[in-house]
Amino acid sequence: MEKIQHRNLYREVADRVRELIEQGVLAPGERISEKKLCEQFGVSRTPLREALKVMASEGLVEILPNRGARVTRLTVKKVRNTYDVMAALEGLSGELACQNITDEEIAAIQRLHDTMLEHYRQRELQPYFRVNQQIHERIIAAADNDVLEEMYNNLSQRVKRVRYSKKMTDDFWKRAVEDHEAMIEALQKRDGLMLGRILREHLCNKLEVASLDGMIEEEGDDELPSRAASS
Amino acid sequence: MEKIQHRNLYREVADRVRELIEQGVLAPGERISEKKLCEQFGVSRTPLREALKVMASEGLVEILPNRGARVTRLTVKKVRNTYDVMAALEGLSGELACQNITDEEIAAIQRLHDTMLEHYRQRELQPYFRVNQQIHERIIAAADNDVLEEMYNNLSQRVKRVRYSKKMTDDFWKRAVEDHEAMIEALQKRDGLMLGRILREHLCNKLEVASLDGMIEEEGDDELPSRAASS
DNA sequence: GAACGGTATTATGAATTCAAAATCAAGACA
DNA sequence: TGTCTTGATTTTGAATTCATAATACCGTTC
Repeated sequence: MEKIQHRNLYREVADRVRELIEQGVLAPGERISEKKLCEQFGVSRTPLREALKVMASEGLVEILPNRGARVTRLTVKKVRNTYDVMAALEGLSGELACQNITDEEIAAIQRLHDTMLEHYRQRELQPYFRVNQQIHERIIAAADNDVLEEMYNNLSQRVKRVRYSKKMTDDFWKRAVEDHEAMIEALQKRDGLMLGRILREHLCNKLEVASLDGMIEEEGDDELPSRAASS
Repeated sequence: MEKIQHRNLYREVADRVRELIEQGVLAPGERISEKKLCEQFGVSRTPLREALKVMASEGLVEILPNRGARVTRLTVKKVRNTYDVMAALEGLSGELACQNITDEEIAAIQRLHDTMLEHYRQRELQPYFRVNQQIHERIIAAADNDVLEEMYNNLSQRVKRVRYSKKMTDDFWKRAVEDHEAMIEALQKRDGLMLGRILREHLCNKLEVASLDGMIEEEGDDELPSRAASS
């Protein structure tokens, strides 16, 4: 059955702006022109402004009084803080998942795991990441905690812009896969504490791989320090 | 120095609506009349509607397409889920705080602790809760993680409406104070794992004292199932 | 008396309008 | 040449307006 959901316009607009930010069309620190986006989306300023305010509460944009909205600039510290919290949430999801998960759900995750292993063997980075992400989402879903899921999705959205560097060496990759093997094992044993611990440390690994090199170290209140490469 | 901050109107409005919800002036499940609130605040519908949309993303209200906003109704499950996540966040704050906290900050918390003990001895419930809350806030602040603090504040706001039952017996209270004694000890030893564990379980106790009895068990999509006791 | 239908009223969603602040662009001046 | 005014233009913030969906009211029918 199709979900004929009359979502409010501001939600649609917010989704599209999120996409633009995620794809880097709207660069970090860039001032968001309401006029331009309205024309692009074919809507008036009202729903766009509502969307921007919601996104400000989500941490994706910042609103400067009388000076409009700009895309939040990621800093090393912000990303680190976000990953720390995400790790704690993933840890909780592991504990809860082991309490609630069904055999069928474990089997489904097992299948995803096998698919992921295949991508690993073929060294297909993008498909690997995609399936990897799905596994984590399944575990979060199995935790059966809406609030947890909501918080995790929010944080996940914020750091989606972080691109992973070429430092994804065989060594890191191998270790990540080993973590996943251990996760499956903990899941099958329904060992919540174990799964929690693995998930916490697993995500920490991801941070090490993230390319924070190019990212600015600390907050800058100034205008447009780096005009970035736009060609 | 006074912070002469020209905050946007929608933020002011949101704060005031949050107060109304927290104080129960706007009851759970109650439909929010834009007109009435606008007149009350002396603003147009634009900033109010922006505020409501932000609050929807904060989980305080729900927006039904073409049917306006209503105050989110707390359910037993929602509260439990929220507490679980808060516990995880508090646990993380304990670990991080032990890494970062200074002797001065510990001393300040120690002083708050002593004040709290005095309120405990005098059986002054409200002052006790207030200082108690301050201690937790100090630990969160000491963790030096903006994202953590933001998430925690958000969740905290959602369950502020939960009232504590008369089950706050001497026994529970004594146990809570003992937890706090242990916290101080862990802080001084800078034993992050220990402090984390205490904080997690501490919150579980709080959940037991929460008066969830009167609260509806599951979500109801209908109009106004329980008109609640208003006399 | 209860259920159904149709109209009037009200409330919401989104576009438009208007006032005020910020930005931009010249031109004056050191 | 570079900095500071001053006025024009643009952009933002918030009120207002307009179209549409939901609700309330009321008469009809069974």
